[in-house]
Amino acid sequence: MSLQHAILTALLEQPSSGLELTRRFDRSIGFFWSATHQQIYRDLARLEQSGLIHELPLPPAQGRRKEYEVLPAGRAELARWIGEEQPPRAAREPMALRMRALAAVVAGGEGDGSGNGEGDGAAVALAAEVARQLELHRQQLAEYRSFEARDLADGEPKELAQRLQHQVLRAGIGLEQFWADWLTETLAVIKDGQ
Amino acid sequence: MSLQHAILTALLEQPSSGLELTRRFDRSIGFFWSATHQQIYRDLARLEQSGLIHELPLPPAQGRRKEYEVLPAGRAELARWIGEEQPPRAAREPMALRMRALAAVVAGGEGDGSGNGEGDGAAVALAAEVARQLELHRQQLAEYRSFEARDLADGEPKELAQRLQHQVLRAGIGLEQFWADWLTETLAVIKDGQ
DNA sequence: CATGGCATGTAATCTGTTACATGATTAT
DNA sequence: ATAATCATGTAACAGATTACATGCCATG
Repeated sequence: MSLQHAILTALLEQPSSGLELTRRFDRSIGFFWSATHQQIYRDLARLEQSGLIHELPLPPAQGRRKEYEVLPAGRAELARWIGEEQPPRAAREPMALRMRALAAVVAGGEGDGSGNGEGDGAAVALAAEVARQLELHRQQLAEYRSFEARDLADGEPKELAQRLQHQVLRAGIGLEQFWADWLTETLAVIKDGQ
Repeated sequence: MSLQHAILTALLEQPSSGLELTRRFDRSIGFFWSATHQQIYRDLARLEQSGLIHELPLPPAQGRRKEYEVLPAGRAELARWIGEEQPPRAAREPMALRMRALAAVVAGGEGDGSGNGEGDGAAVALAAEVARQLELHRQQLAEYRSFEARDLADGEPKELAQRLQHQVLRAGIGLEQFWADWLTETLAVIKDGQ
């Protein structure tokens, strides 16, 4: 049920068309909740059916473009959802899983004393992939830090809304920093074993 | 395609039945890749069909229980997958999304000078939910730390497999520590706005 | 008037979730 | 005997992904 709430949030920040939402889900909103244009169009239709948003009248010169705005009922639903109890989320950490898989492969392949071809090959390939991911997280961290510098340019935020948004950004910075650190350690562990 | 690789990893560590796998996915493996018993039985059947695992012969006294073991082809597939390139994962951070939603609701609801009923109510409810999540992350952090203490009881790990597993545990510890810190800050930001 | 990009969608498939079904073993 | 639990599944549905389809409009 959460993509619809992500869309309500985005539309509350700024009324938009489906394609504009898609672009915003590739940038800011998408840093915490990604979605494709197919998902977005489907859920826009559902939100309109439920009476939570409505289409804004536009000059017909703009082709098929449809711009949506949040209705009071949509705003109320979003407010209700914000404080709803969250089930503990299903864990999905692909890199941790790969590391554990590598541990299982190197642990079980020592029967013949001739080394471990599968384990060695997997370790080399994983080291390359870890390095690639590390670079991606460093870039994302740099982008978040530049957002923070821009936001803090005119002093500490006073408004609650700004302080909340800054706290969201701090989550992004902290997570990217954590992964950059962990992947650096991880690279050392894998290379040390070669 | 990843649940099958998680199952291969679990079976490589220890041949098991579907129900035993389900229990392990509620504990250790599940910390990084969760799954229900329905998914596990379905993918066990697929893995057997693909010739990556096979059923071990068991005395018929054990009812319908079926124990599986990884075949060489399964081991090779797992080794191949370990170093495969990973698409950047779809972001899903429900708490960050809720914070951004709260920011949007409080920012837009100041038209009448009479406060902001929806925003205030949402903030109170979210503060309670943040506190609840904080407690869960603290508990998980304590559990991970006890695992680490137990693993380090007999000295620094020498084997590569053990060092890789320890590095996986460090990911869990680091993430839980990060979330505990961030949620603590977040609680202060929300309460400060009331 | 044809081409490319903008914008909105449909269809097929796969994965994940929830609810339910069924047989076998163990404990009382 | 019967109830609880172990163990393996089926069915229906919701959500996400990938590939494809269609209409509009500006430009050359």
